[in-house]
Amino acid sequence: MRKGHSDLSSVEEGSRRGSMRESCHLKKGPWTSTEDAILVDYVKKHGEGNWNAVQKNSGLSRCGKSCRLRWANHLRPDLKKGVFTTEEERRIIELHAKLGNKWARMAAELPGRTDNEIKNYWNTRIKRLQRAGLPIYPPDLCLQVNRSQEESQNAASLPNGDSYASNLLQSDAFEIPRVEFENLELNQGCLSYSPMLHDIPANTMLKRVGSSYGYGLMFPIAHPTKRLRESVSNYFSMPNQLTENAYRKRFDGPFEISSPYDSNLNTNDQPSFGIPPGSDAPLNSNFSPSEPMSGPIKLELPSYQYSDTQEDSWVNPAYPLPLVESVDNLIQSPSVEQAKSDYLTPQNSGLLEAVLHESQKLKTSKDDSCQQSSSTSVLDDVTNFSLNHCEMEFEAHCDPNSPLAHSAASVFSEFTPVSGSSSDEPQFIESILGCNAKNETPSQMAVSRLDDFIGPGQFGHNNGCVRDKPSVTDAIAALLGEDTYCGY
DNA sequence: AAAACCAGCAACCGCCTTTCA
DNA sequence: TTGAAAGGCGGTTGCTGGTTT
Repeated sequence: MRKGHSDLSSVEEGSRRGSMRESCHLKKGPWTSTEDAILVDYVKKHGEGNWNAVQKNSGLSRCGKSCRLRWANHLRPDLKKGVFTTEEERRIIELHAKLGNKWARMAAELPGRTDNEIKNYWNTRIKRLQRAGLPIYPPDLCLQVNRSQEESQNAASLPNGDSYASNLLQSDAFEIPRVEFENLELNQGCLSYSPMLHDIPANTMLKRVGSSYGYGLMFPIAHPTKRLRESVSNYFSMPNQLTENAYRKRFDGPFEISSPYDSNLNTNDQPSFGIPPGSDAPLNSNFSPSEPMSGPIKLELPSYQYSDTQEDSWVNPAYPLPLVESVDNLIQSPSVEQAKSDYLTPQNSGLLEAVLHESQKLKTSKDDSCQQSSSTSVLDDVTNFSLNHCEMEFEAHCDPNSPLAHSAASVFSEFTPVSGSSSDEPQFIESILGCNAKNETPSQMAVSRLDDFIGPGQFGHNNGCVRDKPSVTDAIAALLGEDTYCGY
């Protein structure tokens, strides 16, 4: 333990951060060793609990809550001090996958550790991983969760839902309301590995767009100007002891393989990205409770969120799709409309979905006047759909009231050359968009990459259908640096 | 050497639940 | 039954000290 606040000897120092509450004269701020001694003595005599009586009976000028916290987090004799062991870290990761931010329950599983300790550890870890552009959970755990989820689903007739958790972790079963994680982003898992995005064939991308599979296209950014103090390999002091390279290598394959459309589909044994279907935890979702996404930012091109109604399809498509799908198949397939309805169902109550749903409603009313004829190709339909969503997401990003605006701000802060002088930036953008930043404007780059994904000419300039949606191009351009848009 | 950045940590805040009179 | 008090919990803030630029 570093120099503790309790080492402070004077009341003045102790109250440096806090201030005496004028009304009741209860001290705040760091505890002094004297106060600690008083509290320990009191608990020895009277036992834990009734914390408000401490002040009355011992003369300690601390509120009951503060006493309880101090005792629980620092003075309890059974506390285990020091850094977390590898086993403890592994356990925390497992428990978080299982419980989410239930620090107290996690602490109950880790003797000698406090919820505050675990919470601090986790939040620090999250920040590191975000910066590194790595998923929150190691692939081993994702795989475990996947498998356990399958087993859980297969054993749906069991009287309670704990089989999943117990199978996963071979530990005590908890009942975790599924709703706990329903609003979490689902596509973060792709974040770290999107350098491979440009390797995804355009037709595959198109098929993905036309499906309800939740492939969020996101770009990992470990900000080039930000350093990582520790080796990334330290973040996963799991039994596998994956180094960063090993970790990425391990993921590189599955990223492509795990596409339900790829020919070498081999789903069951591959770690999946993002959240395993129906997982109770935000696996690899990149959230931070205390700060906007600062490391990896998300730049979502047409992104279909994972649908509650198609959990199985995330990793294990219940209905195997043709490995090579022709446009004709797409025409006959209801997948596009199905995807729309699935995606936009209000039952998808996630925040992003909710925003997009509202946006889609507005969009629908706007587009009534320019309905495409029935002869519109499915390709156009798919493209429109994807672009609509791109546009919708961008609109949401530009809405200062939108929660997505926050990440948009991150996008701008990361991408725009406002900061100006970093020589890393062109190279950085280049690495992300896979093109020469020196020769293309950001909007050109974006369109270029979208052409790669959707198909040449489908996006942007030549396609009449898309020309009806010039705002998408504008939006992307603005998103990537034209600072006249949305006030940037 | 100084400034900036960052990780780690302790503690507070506010909300919610539980307990009890 | 109800309202106040106590306790529990998760989120957040702010400080310290180490590291990097």
